Amino acid sequence: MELDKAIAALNNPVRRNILMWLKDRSNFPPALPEHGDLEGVCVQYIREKANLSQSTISNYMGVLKHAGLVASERHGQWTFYRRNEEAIRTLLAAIEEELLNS
Amino acid sequence: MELDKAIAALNNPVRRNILMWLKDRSNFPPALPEHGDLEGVCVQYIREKANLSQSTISNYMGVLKHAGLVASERHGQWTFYRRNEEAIRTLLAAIEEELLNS
DNA sequence: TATATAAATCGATATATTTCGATATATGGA
DNA sequence: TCCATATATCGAAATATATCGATTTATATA
Repeated sequence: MELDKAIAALNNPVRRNILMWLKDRSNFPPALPEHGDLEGVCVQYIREKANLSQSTISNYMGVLKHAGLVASERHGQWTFYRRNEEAIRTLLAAIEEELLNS
Repeated sequence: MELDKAIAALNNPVRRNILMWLKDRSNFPPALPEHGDLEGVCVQYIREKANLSQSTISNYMGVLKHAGLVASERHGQWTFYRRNEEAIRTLLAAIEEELLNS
């Protein structure tokens, strides 16, 4: 957990929104039938919700992924992104530790 | 509490260090006798600890102050900065809420 | 194999941030 | 009042970030 990179990833309202949206699959259109059993949301759906270009969203997902805050899984042409809950909790704990303790 | 501004303020390792240092007055040289009863640390001491220019530190303290994370009090030629513990706790709660809940 | 679609990468421009030195503004003291 | 010191502000250069459209890459399918 590189705090620096994670905080930088959070330092953008759209990326924070994406993390929030990903808490609940129902923020996005229903999964295709053949993807029903997969976790995560494809870039296209995130793009539509954020209303930014495909390249921007791909970039943002890369930033979130390099920060460890999301994980991705490729299935066919699609990349499905989902929150990394453990990393998010670890980050919160680290920020709290740094800001409050010792 | 403007989350955006507060996260931006945290998105710099020196500013985060300053917030950490300010947790404990003993991270800085002792206060002058005539300042013994004042809370906070003057810009000069913070500057020495951070080893950056005076203008940079003055700027950083302004960023932290506009984000609400520190408060300042002028006494004579000196401005004493101290943590705003309540605002820091509020910020942590807001980040946690945004990242984890609902 | 040719084509369509999803996602990633590239290159560019506009804007923001970091950091500095120089200057301006308080304030306190000789 | 004049000077020294603490801080704030200004203007600039270097670097980083946001965001785009175009291109490339991977995959699926006709």
